Amino acid sequence: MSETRDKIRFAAMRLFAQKGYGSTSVADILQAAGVNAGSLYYLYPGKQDVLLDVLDTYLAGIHPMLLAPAWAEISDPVERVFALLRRYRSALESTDCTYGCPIGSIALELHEPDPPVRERLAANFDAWVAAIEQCFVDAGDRLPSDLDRRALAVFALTTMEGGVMLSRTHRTLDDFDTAVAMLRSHVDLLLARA
Amino acid sequence: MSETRDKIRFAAMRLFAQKGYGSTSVADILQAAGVNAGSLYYLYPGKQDVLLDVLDTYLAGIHPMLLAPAWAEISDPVERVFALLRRYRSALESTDCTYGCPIGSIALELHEPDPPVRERLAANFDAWVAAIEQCFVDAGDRLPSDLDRRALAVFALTTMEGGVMLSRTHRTLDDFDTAVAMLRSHVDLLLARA
DNA sequence: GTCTATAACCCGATAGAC
DNA sequence: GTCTATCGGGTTATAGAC
Repeated sequence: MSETRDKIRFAAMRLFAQKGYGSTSVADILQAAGVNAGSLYYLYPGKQDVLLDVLDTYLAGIHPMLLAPAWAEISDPVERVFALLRRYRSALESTDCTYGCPIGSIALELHEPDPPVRERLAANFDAWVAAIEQCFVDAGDRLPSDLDRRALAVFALTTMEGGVMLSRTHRTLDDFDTAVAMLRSHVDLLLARA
Repeated sequence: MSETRDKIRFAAMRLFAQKGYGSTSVADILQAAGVNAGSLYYLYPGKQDVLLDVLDTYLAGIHPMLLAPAWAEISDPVERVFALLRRYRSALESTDCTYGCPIGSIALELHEPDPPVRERLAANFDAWVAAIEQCFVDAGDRLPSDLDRRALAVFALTTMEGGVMLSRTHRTLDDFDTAVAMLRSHVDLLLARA
């Protein structure tokens, strides 16, 4: 029965996003999942393996859970980029600028080498960048032909992550909105130049 | 004698930047500073107060320790922005992409309300943005007159912080360089448009 | 597979002599 | 102001019955 595994996974997902990995104790996960310690340690070697499972779940869910809802009613590839950024804005807004991007939070929390965790964080970032790169590729000749689409996608990610960081610190959406507006004006300049 | 206080402060500054606040124990600080527990708790109410002292030190040092060295041989205001970003690149480069911006690291580590800490993180970001805003103001009519100088400064900060996050995760300078190159091309477009 | 109880450890902080 | 020893509590993880 992997129902228990699901309960642990989703409880951990929520807690890591809310309080971070380090500040979440195994006891917190057990309580939130309504599961006992024996069950968790029967299913996972340890706490870090729960994190690995969570990161794998984010990666597997990036298309069905993140991109598909964000893009349901938007077909213009350039607008899809900003529709995705709006999802992060909504997350910030509905949590008083507390919750931003769960991957980014964990990425800066990591300080030890910790290769298996870093590898999965990188895979999540890579998948995000690849999806946005595809949007800019789909924009075709509306963008300058010599523009590096992947570089612009990386720029969109740094804008989002940096904006989340500042908005969480200031507890206002202002910085996030400012950063996205600047990205928008950059894209507009590129569209005009093509 | 505040020599002990200095030893603690600088040991903590280095450790928080290397391993983060949560992963640094008081014992780590004591060992690195060559100081005993009694002395630390005589000088500080607790561990968090050491962090507040460190953040105040960063804020006080932003001009003499960060901006002045970065700008010693550069007078062009726009080039000063990129000279500052180069400092962060050097920090990443000389630490195998482990150490980036200490303020940003702690900012995303914070998950509890923790008002006194957040307040100081915000003050550090604000001072950084104000200094860069001044560069763009000093650029005068080389930039479009209707350009929001502060917004562009926020954008520079999100670019740096986002770039540091990705470079630390991938353990390569590539993402940082890409993000800065995109910012550069945005600024170039603005300069051409003015 | 799930439960309870607990081991083994590290943490921040304190006490009290000097 | 500085030292050593230690307290009390929370941590991850395990043992062993069911």
